Amino acid sequence: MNIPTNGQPGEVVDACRAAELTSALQESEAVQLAQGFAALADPARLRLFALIASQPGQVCACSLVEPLGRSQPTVSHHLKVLYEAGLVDRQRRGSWVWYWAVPGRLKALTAALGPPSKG
Amino acid sequence: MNIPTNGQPGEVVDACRAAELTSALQESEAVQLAQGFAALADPARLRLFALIASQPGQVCACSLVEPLGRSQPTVSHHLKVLYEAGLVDRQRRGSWVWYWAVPGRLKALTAALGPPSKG
DNA sequence: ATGCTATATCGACATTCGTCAATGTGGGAG
DNA sequence: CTCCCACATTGACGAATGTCGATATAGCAT
Repeated sequence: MNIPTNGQPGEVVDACRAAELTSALQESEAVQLAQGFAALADPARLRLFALIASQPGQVCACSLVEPLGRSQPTVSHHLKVLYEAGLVDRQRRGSWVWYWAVPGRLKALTAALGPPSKG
Repeated sequence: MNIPTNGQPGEVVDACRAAELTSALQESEAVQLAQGFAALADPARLRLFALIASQPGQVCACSLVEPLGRSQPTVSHHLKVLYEAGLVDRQRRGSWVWYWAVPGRLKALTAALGPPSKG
């Protein structure tokens, strides 16, 4: 490769002559962030999170199995992933476990990728 | 399972007696959304996207291989994933391909998960 | 045409992931 | 204690994923 310039939208660049880019994200930081996004990278977990976040209060885990259309162990597994990603919190009351969305956690993920104007 | 109520934060609920939840996200919609998040669920792609989004203009693909520390085919593969997820766009000029972040696409992903207040 | 360069695709590999049935755990009721 | 229920864990399976080397494609220059 040659040395590229930053190709501004109107700038016609026939060759590649810019300076090297310094990565905006360290690998270690990227690994942690990616785990957060990975928690939302599955349809079952997305619907699970949407179910929990759409409720004003807390949601009993027992009420999540049927609307998801997956087995109880699968739902339990996905809830654990969401919990360990910090996207939801939970509390045991008696035999039941209640879940709720952690406020601001979703926005924090995208905020780490730069200013909101940047797609 | 019994019929649970919505457990409000202060509400003491010993039993589970709420009505069934209707899923806020359809499975088909969740699949498409999950693909978007999956594009950001890998450290290499996250750093790739951050590199592209942090630049004011466009970025030549050739300048992304070295800071990422992966082989050229691997970088090409990840760029394709980001492109197909709609997170970046690209344009070929001569031998080089220039990339830039699609404005608003990242915010659109989280916006589909409910009001911004919902974490 | 040939040669060089930037990027994309292919093939193969180890690893991770989503899912389920079966089983384990732990709390409440009797 | 025993029984039942909600939830978690285990083990296994097929499927998807990230990575690379090798190869193919496409554009420019000569």
